[in-house]
Amino acid sequence: MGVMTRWLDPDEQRTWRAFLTASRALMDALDRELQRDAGMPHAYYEILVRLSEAPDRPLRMSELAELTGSSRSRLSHAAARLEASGWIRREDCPTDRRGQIAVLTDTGFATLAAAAPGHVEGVRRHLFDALSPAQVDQLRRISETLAEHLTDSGPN
Amino acid sequence: MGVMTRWLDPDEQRTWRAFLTASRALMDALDRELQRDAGMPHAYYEILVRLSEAPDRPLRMSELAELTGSSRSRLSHAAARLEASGWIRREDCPTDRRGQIAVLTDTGFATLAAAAPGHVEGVRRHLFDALSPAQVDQLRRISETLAEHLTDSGPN
DNA sequence: CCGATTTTGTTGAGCGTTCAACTATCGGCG
DNA sequence: CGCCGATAGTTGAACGCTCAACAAAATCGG
Repeated sequence: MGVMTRWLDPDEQRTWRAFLTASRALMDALDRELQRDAGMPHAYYEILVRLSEAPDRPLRMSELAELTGSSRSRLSHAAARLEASGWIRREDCPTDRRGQIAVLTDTGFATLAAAAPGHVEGVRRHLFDALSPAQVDQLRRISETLAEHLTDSGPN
Repeated sequence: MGVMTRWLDPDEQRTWRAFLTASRALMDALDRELQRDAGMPHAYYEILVRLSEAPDRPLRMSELAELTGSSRSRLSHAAARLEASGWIRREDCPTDRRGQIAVLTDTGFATLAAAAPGHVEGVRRHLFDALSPAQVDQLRRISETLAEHLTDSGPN
């Protein structure tokens, strides 16, 4: 306390607000499209994607939570709902009796396959189409830097 | 239909995932900090900020919704809660009997003033400290481009 | 080997957002 | 004027997320 706050200068203000506006609008748009076309929020789509990418090696709940950047609680609730929809299955982990393993069902895979083209199209339209190749590269570097920075001094 | 999906190439994949991870982590961190330190989500903080910036000219609900990038419904619910907390007041608009005007209360202003330094510090720590000045500039341009692009073909 | 600690995953309550439906008012056009 | 479509804002239900509390199993330390 007593330490003077270093307020944002006008440029930083502008950057911060633009980032807020853009990322919120982007996420909202994708979420809305995915909800409309596939009946699931973006977070659930991501879970299915991760599961589809590890078809042989089944994923532990924790691992899946880490991959999707969600809390255990969030994933647990999500898994319950995804299981109720018949898109995933949960099995006991053979090597750790506390563990649960998530598996994509055939129905889940089919649903994902049906949703993917439209979603990718959305990402392209809303993000990549608007940026120059150089900007895409810049965005990648910035995002990777931020992600690293945030996971270091991260969730606390 | 019948049109081949243009999937993301590996670079785009990487960019998209990094962006997802970073922006989610950033928002989650700021939201958590603001909830902990000021007892409000980031969305509500933004509403108070916008109100504090128009101390004389009171803001219509719609205008406020536009400024904060939220739906009318969202703002309406938020306003109800902010009013219950005693941070804002809603008054009838003199020129349009459908309209409502949102006003920041003294308590609301005090709460905002108390929350601001910590929040700004968070934005600095999590975002600006991690990036070079050049990257901040790039991020501004990218975000402004995206924001414009999204609000054009936008909410549909 | 046993107790303490940590890790894994789930649960329920509370909250914020979405979506669709609804009321009330405004603005324009015949 | 009187009607009709647009606009402003609210409401309630459904849903997803957060947080804290919890149960069960693994791991650590003596």
